[in-house]
Amino acid sequence: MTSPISPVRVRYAPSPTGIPHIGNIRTALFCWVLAQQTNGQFIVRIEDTDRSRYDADAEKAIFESLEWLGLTFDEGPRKGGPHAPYVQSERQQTYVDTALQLVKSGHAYFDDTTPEQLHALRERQRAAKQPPRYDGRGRHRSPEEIEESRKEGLPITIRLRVPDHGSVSFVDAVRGKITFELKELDDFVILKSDQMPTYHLAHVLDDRAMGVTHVIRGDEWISSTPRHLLIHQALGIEPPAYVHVPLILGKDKTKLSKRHGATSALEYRDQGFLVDAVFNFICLLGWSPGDDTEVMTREEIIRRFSIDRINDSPAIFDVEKLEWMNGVYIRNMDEDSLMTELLPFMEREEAEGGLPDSVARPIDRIYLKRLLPLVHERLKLLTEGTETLDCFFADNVKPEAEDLPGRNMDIPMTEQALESALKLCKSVSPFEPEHLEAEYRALAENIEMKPGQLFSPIRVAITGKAFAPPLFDTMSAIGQDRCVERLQNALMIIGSIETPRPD
RNA sequence: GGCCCCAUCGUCCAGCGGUUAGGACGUAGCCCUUUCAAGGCUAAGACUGGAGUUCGAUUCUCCAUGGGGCUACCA
Repeated sequence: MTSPISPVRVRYAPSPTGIPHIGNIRTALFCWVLAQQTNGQFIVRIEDTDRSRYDADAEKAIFESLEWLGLTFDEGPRKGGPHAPYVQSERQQTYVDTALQLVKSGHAYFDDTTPEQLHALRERQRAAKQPPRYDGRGRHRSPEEIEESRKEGLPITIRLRVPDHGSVSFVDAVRGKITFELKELDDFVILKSDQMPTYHLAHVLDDRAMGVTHVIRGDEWISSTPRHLLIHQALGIEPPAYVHVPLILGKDKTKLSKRHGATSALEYRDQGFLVDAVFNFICLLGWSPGDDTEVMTREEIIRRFSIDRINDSPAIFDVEKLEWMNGVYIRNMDEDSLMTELLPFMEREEAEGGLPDSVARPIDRIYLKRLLPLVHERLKLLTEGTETLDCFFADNVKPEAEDLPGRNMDIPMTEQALESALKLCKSVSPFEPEHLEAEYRALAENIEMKPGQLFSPIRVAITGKAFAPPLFDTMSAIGQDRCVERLQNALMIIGSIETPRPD
């Protein structure tokens, strides 16, 4: 338990330009947890100042991700709040006004350098092995010259006048003091020629206006933090606390991208991961409670979370461990909850990973409930419900001939096992697991086979696969008639390889 | 190239001057067992390198190396 801290106001400020990936969503999660812990507010703000890259689907995915993970927000789009609007494109006037004000106060200036000129400048610098950097030429443009350019329809931006000397530093909550030399910075754009602000200006203003106390964001923002500090200075305001969290990398240690497979939280949902497992797992990427506890409830995470236990170094996303954790969560679930989680996956269309379309929807809940104890502890993913249970629902099953013989069994032996099994299956009663087991064990002894040898072909015949839940529970659930049919069918299959037809 | 950040088993985390360097996933073996899981036990497996500081460095400092990020009128 960390010492009580005053309520934080934190925000998740995604840009609707792409589906939020795990790393991005983790910062949202940290924010949310901190807000819960301190009884503060979690704010969501859409940073859509780049109109050319706006993607409505991305915006949809942002809210869907938050909703799925249960990251409820106190203020934000669609929800409102005392500082609405929470969409930057709707706050444009503030940015323009402030940029103008900064020009007036001498902290910023108009620049009419065209993109082509900028490009040429960089080319020259590159050729001369100089670092590409804006050379501050706009500082020397007179108001008349700017006005002239404006009349000609040239694009005008506003740039912040960065001091040539000195340095700026800040204390990052996870990394400590970080210092930058001002001579490394050029005069950067704060208002674009389309009258929209850059990220730098917009987020500083909004965070200020919204009373944000802690800016929690990815590592990649460290380099531009001096710019943000400079804007605060120019405005004469105090910066918030900065918390730069390490990146999450893919298996190959590079920034997470599509080629790493699933990168968005939503994809994990669709793959059959439980939200609590994903929540738990993501929290542990870059944070730990300090002891060896790994499986924690949301409440426990909220209780134990603390900024100063956030890691310095980037983490690699390891799906295998997530799968393990998901299995832990599944095993900890009661059967009713498991059924609720499983049903949507099983009732999807066959092509989407559901049970065969021939199985009537809605599927028989009473029957499914009887089946769950057999597969419960075997599941790692919700999507596996279909493959482990389809043999219980399907009318028949089509085992591969080569799967039928068990270890150290030849064809005749397999055939003998199946024949005896079939005979017994027709007559045995009651068709209950304990009774079946007793009878079949006796059978094994009679025909001088090891139980495992006898059971193996039966299992494949009944379920169509070599791996399945305990055999006699399975047979009992499937029912005597279908078992008989399937054993007969298996006998036909094994018979067909024994006497291969010419050609 | 410049600037900034980072560096403990393959991976995720412990460690915050003195430890047989701990746990988890994964891997291997064994046990359990009608298969597969689950469970239990065991094993292999790490302090990037070099200088300092110190009685003593995984831990503090510096350098090197490696990785990452930024270097846009993108965020």
